[in-house]
Amino acid sequence: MADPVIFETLNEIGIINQLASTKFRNVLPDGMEVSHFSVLNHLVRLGDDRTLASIARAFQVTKPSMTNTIQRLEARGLVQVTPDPVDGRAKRVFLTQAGRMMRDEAIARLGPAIEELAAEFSADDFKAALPFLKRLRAYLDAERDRPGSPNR
Amino acid sequence: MADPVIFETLNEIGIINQLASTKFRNVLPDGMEVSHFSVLNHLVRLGDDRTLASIARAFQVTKPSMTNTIQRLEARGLVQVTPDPVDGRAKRVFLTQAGRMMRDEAIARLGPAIEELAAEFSADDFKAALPFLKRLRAYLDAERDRPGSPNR
DNA sequence: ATTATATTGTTAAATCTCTAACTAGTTTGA
DNA sequence: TCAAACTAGTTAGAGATTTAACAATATAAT
Repeated sequence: MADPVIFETLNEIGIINQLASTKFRNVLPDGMEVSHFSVLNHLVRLGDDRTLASIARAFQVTKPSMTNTIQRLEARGLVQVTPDPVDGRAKRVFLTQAGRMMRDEAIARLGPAIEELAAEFSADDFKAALPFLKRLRAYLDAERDRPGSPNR
Repeated sequence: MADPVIFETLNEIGIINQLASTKFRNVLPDGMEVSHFSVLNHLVRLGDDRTLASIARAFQVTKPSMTNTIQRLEARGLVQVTPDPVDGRAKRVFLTQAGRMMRDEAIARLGPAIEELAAEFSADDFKAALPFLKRLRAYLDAERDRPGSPNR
């Protein structure tokens, strides 16, 4: 009999993700998705002028998925996409001023929910949990590149 | 500035969920989804003869979502749905023999992947992580029932 | 009893993510 | 140099999940 602890852990993780995403999205501006915010935040923190594929890799989603996300962000004027001057296949993704503002607004709106969380859990609780989660993530990520790894 | 540890943790959880789900699904029989397996497993472990709404609550998904899942399972002959004899609104969900077999087969197929995980991580690693995850899940779950809680 | 409120389950529309398949450039290597 | 193999990005199709809105039944309250 396989360890039920593993199932249980993955199950909890799945539900947490579901609940947190829903809660998150309900707080975000307009029809903004968690994935949209994540990309904006990523570009602010690590710098923009990145290719779609590199962003997809960073979030470990498929390229078609990131194509979708970027197209939505572009349609809202939150990012700007230009051809890569060096690599004819690639595109470069830049933040617009509106994109930066939207990211700031999203963070401001997230504030209260984070406060509540911080009131209920200490930063140490999260810090204590992180190493295991990172290790698990890294393992699954490495695993992924083994068999018929598809369209990334 | 809000604790980035919180963001980081939720981010890791999101990616783990994504990678684990995809890996999971690739191993499951046919076009079986993780959510389908979860419901079958739930019914085997806790007993069938349950209403759709109660199953939806157990997994913390919306009713329409569970309607979809149950309809797919029923279309494959893995569960059987009958009207509730007492409550005219409700339906009762039962496992079929095929459903039980499918659940067993899924678990068998999951085996190797779980083995690998168990080789890389000890059961104690998971046991150590669980309390925090459960607490977090419970908190988010309780939070959910506060504002404009919709269609559950 | 009757009315108001809550619960069960479904349909519809929107969006996400995935896999499969394809186009177009780039690198590698014989 | 040139073909093979790889990488960037898109399109198309399928299924999941959410919110909104409803129909039908049950429960509570007056």
